[in-house]
Amino acid sequence: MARHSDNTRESIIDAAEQVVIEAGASNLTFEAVASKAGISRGGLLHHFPDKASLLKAMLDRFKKHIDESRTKMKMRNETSTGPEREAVVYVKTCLAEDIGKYKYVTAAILASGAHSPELLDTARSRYRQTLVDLTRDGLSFERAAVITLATQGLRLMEVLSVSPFNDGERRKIVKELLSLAELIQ
Amino acid sequence: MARHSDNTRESIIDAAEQVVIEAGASNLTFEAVASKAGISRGGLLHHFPDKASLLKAMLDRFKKHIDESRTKMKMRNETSTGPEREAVVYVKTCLAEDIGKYKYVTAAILASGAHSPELLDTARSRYRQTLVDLTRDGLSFERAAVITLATQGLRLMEVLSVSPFNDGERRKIVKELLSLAELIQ
DNA sequence: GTCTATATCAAGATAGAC
DNA sequence: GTCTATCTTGATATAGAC
Repeated sequence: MARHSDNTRESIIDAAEQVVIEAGASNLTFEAVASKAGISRGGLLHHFPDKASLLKAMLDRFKKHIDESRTKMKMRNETSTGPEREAVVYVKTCLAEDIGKYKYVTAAILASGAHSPELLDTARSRYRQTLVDLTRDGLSFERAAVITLATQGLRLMEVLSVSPFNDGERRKIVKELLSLAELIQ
Repeated sequence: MARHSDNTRESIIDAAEQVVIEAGASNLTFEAVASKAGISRGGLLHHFPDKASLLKAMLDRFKKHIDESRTKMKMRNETSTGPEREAVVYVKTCLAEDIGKYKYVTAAILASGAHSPELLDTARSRYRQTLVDLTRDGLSFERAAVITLATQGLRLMEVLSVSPFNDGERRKIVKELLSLAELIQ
């Protein structure tokens, strides 16, 4: 169903993610992306006429991935017996160990946040919606806020490469957040 | 006791903070800082030969401010009756409402993190030390981690302008974190 | 210690050929 | 839809006069 141009678009986004992973968010340039994608700058600019449009495409694909992960996780859990809270799904999808490359996408968005602040507006409203979902699911505002803040805190620290935690400590933290999510206070 | 050159240095750092506050981290350029400080680029470069040295000076002054705030707060609390935990001091100093301009210093450091990754090493080790201090003070690792992660999460979201909380909600959150800090689990 | 002038470089973006 | 070539801008950094 995908037209050829869609494939090119996707492969450009793949290349952009690769650049950020390998060279860092500050090296996400048209030159680097075009080179990685095997096309010229001119060809790249036909698909993404400016940098904001490329960043937006990267962010959109990231959001799509997260939303699909949540949908899948909720569907799996509808057949299980235990209560599966919104907060559990939230923590699990945000801190999934296979989130890999998307970590760097976030870094790229943040690094250019000053140039394209409208991209951050989306993040803010999605976060607000998360709080609504969690409190509607039975958590107090304070509990929901602490869980989501700690989750985003760990995610941001990892994105910014300032997390001091090793794998074992990280697992302990995720476990603690999940137990906070499962207990109705 | 301060030589004249020290005063110039300080006034340049003042100017750099002002630039970030007024124009954003991505506009922290030599041109803008020199202009704000009322000197030429050449004069500025005599004191800070490259951008990393300016960023380091900004970060050092921020760390000094935080350390002094904590020392003062601990001294005040030595005469009070209630237990004053490390974690309480940590939350209060990190989320103090008068942290004002230093919020933007953090944004500047993060925005140029890719250019000067060694600045982030300092942040990571300071964070690690905080965890040691908190657990030595009686908190479990999990509790200490959740408190510091939520604290840094809120701080980072505010620095990156993606926090969705209003003042009242923020106060509720700080209160919740302080109560988590005061209870030994 | 501060200045002007300039070198250097890389980025985003445009124009037009194929 | 992809290419080459070029424009413009803005940033770091250097050199040397005052």
